[in-house]
Amino acid sequence: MPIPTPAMVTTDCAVFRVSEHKLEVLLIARANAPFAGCWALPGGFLEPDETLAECAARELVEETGVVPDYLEQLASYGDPGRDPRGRTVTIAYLGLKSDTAQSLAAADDAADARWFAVSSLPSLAFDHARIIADALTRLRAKLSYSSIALKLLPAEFPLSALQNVCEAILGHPLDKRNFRKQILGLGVVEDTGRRQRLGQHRPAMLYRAATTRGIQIFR
Amino acid sequence: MPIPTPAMVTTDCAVFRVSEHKLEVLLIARANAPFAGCWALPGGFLEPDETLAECAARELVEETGVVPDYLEQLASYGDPGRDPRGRTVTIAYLGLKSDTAQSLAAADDAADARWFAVSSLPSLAFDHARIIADALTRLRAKLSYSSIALKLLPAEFPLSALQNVCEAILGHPLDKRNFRKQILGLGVVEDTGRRQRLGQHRPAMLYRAATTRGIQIFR
DNA sequence: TAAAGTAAGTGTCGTTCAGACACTTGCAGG
DNA sequence: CCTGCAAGTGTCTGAACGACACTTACTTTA
Repeated sequence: MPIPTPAMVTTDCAVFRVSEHKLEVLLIARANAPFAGCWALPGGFLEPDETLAECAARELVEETGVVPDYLEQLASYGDPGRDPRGRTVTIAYLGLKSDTAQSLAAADDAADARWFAVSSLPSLAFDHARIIADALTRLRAKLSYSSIALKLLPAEFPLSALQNVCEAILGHPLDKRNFRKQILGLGVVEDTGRRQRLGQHRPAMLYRAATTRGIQIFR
Repeated sequence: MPIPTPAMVTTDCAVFRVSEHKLEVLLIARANAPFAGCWALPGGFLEPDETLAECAARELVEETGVVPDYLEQLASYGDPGRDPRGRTVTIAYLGLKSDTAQSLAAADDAADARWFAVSSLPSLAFDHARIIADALTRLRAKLSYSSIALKLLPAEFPLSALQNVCEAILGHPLDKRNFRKQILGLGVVEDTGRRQRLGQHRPAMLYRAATTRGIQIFR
């Protein structure tokens, strides 16, 4: 048996949020080589005693201060030459952050951390543009057969907010009546009995996820 | 920046075929420690200048002689302690082999290679039982929104063979008329104009995939 | 206190898709 | 020519999907 070549294992997180009707992804400005100063997904090297998911969550918090509301494994990327430092394999995660104001704290390996609209991304380090594209494909697909969109909302929300999130992810408007009919028919949200008074118009009924913890898959 | 800990990166393949109405997965008997003599997925260490997919295909051929007709990345598994030799991360692949008789050639790191019905698997090395379960979930899901089932069939096949494949994967019978109506409506297969005479009954029309190369995704 | 502005909320109809269901056709072997 | 066997074919019913417009409840301003 030949001696196996070790590789460096990293994780990267593509964390999305919806802010003001736009889908955004969280990026850091790299402090160190390679790609110093370049924008990249938050991520870093796997440590000895953590799982892959723990690594992804840890690096994300260290570099951005953002604690994700949802995290799932996306895919792995390990083409030779993807990292000028040597052979690396990254396990990419798809993360979601609910839309509540939160400050960003760039730290560690990051010089800066910012949310970028996915419709106007800067050029990115490594193969991170590809990873974001794959994450978007996954997110859009999963929207139609799971309750994943709820992870982009606070605990209680009006149905119009859920519709906004879906529209921002899909990139096109949805019919309000059909949307409500469908969502309520699925039973993934339940009425809180409370209303939200906000602005100079009719108050909206607040809903919550029918099941806390995790997401539901339909079909 | 702390010095990153290297890990060993491996790939493993869960390759399925349908044989005599049963869904089977390809396993090897491990020749070496750890888990020597135990059944496991074919796989091995990543080499310096190959992609992850190349590694998966290479190890599969080396250990079993099987050349897959389809290979896609499934997921990565890297819990600390999953391998007694030290920290390893494995990138698992889902493979399919079309149902044409082919000899198995155990070699390399494998003492033996055999197809096992997924309904009666032996106990497995590492976390490979989990990987197979995840691969099955993916395969069953993908059956309903892609043309993946065609990769389990030879180039030309009667519709009844396609139905058999789907039934074997799903584990329950399908209605013949509804099945044909749906498949033909999708346009993923086309008539070859030829018939297959086989046994003492009416010859079946042969079909082929409408697109060679890759699989089609619907919806 | 009335009018204007704004987002919330609500129902029907036509089309399409999914699922249940049984008989006829074409060939081989006896 | 009769039997056995898999191939092949159509209809109907209920459910889901998509198009489509007005009323309600509240705030602000005149």
